[in-house]
Amino acid sequence: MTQNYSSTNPLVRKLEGFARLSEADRAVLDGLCASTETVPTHVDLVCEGDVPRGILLVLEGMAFRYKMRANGARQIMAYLVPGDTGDLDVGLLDEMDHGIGTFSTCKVAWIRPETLAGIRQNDPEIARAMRMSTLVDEATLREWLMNVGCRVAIERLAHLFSELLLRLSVVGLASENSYTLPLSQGELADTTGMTNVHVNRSLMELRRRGLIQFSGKTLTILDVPALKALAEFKPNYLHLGERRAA
Amino acid sequence: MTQNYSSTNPLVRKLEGFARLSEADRAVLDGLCASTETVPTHVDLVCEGDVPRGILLVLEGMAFRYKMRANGARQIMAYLVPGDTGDLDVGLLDEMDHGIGTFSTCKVAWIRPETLAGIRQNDPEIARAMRMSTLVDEATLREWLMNVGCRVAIERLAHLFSELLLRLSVVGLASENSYTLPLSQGELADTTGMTNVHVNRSLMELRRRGLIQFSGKTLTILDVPALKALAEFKPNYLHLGERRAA
DNA sequence: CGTTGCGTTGAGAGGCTTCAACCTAGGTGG
DNA sequence: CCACCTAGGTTGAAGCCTCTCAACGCAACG
Repeated sequence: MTQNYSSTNPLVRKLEGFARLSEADRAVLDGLCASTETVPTHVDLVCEGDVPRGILLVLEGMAFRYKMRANGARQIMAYLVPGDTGDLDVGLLDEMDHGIGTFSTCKVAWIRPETLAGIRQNDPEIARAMRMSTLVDEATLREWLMNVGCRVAIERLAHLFSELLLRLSVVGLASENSYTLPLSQGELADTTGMTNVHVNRSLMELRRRGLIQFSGKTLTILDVPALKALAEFKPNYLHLGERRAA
Repeated sequence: MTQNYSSTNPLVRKLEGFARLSEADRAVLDGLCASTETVPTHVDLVCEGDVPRGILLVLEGMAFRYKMRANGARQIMAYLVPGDTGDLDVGLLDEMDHGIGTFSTCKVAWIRPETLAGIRQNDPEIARAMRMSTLVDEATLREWLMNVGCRVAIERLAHLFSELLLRLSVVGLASENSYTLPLSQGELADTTGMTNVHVNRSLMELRRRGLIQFSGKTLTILDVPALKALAEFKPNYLHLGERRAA
C-alpha cells in the first residue's frame, strides 16, 4: 500500500517520495550518511552567529531550529526529523541567523557543500527531490506561521501533532496513530507561541476530549480524524502526492 | 556610500547585493523583466490549488502570500516588494499550497521555468545571488514566525516597519526614514496575527510615542533607532552584508 | 536523601478580542 | 452639486483567552 521501499535510510525514504530514484541514486544518498556523529540531548548543533560548517542531515532523533530574544524567550521555528536537512545552500552565508538544537539524542551527518554541489549537478533526480524537499520545508514554515497567527491554543497543538504524524509516517517512524515525541511541555510552548502552563492545560483538554494520550515520550492519537478536524488540518502543503492521502 | 549601482531594475538592485554581477548578467536580468503585466489592487495573482503558471517576479507595487482558514481568517505570510520573486522551483509542484494577492497595483513578470533553469545553469553568479535571495526569504519567514510567536502587538508592528525600511531601501524605494506602505489596518492585522481593532490601537500608541507617522499610504518613522529598539530588530537575517549596516 | 527538572493546579491580572457604534473620505449616480 | 454608499479608521465596553506568579507533587539521579 505504501510507495516507500524498505530502505532503512530516512533520507532515501523521504526523497524517493519526491522522485524516481534508481539503485545508484540510493547508493549516493547512503554515501551521504556514511560518516555520522551522535549528539546528546539538549545540545546546540549550530549557534546563531556561527560560520556554517556544512549541511546538517538528521538520521535519528529530533532537532529544532530556534531563535532567542534578549529577554530569554525562545521561538522554535522548525522540527528536524530523520531525513530532514538544514538549508542546502547554507554555505553561502557568512553567518547563521538562527540556531539548531537537539530535543533528544541524535545521529547526524555533516555534508560538505562541495559534495552536495557535485551530487546536485550530476544527479538530476536527487537534485529534483531535494528541491521539492526544500519547497516543502518552506511550506511547512508558512503553515507554522498560520498556526501561531490564526489558531487558538488547543488547535495549534492539534495541528502540530497531526503534521508530525504524517511527516514521521513518511520515514517509517510512526504507526497508524502514534509516535515518539521527545519534547517537554515547555518545548511545545516555545514551538506554539504559548506558555508551558497553558500548554499543560491545553494538553489536558485534548486528553479530556479523548483525542490524545501523551505519557512518557509517546504520543498516541486516539481519534485521528477528530484531531485533524479540530486543527483544520489540510496536508496539501506537505506535497506528499499519492503517499498516505491522510 | 551605497553599493548599488544606479540600475532602475529592482531585481538587479537586489541581486547585485548578493553577488558581483557583470554587465552581461544585468542584461540577462533585464531580459527577465521585458514582458510585464499590470495587475490591479486586491486581485489574486495565484490562488491556493492552482497549477503553478511560472515564477512570479514583482517589479512595482506590493503583493503578499497568504492562506485562509475555513472561518474566513486570513494569515499573510510574506510581503513581495519590487525585486522579490515567488519560489524559483514552484514549477515542481502539482498545485499551489497558498495564494498570492496584490496590496496595490502591481507590475509583474512571469518567468518560464525553462528560462530560469537555463539562466541558473549558464550564469553562476546570478544563480548564486538567487540562492542567497531564497535563503533570505526563508530567514524572513522565520523572523515573522518569531514576530507572531514571541512579541506583543506594538513590537510586532515596530518590527515589521523596521524590516520594510531596510528591504525597501535596498531596491531604492525608501528614504532614510519613510516609504509607501499601501496597506489597510486590516491587512496589517492579518499579517501580525491580531485584529484590526487592536492594530488601530497599537498604531495610535506608536504615534503617541512619537515613533511613526502613518497617514494616507505613507509611513514615516520619526525615530528610527527607537523603533528598532522597541522591536529588538536585528537585521542579520536579511544578510545585507556591508549594505546599510542599519 | 536532597536536588533538579518537569508536570500539575490555583488565583489573579492583563493583553487582546468581540461587538457595536460612529466618523470621515472618496466614489457614484441622480 | 449634493445625496447616497461604501470602505476603512476610530472609539467604547465587556469578556475571554492566555499569561504571570506561585505552590506543590513526583520521578530520576547522584
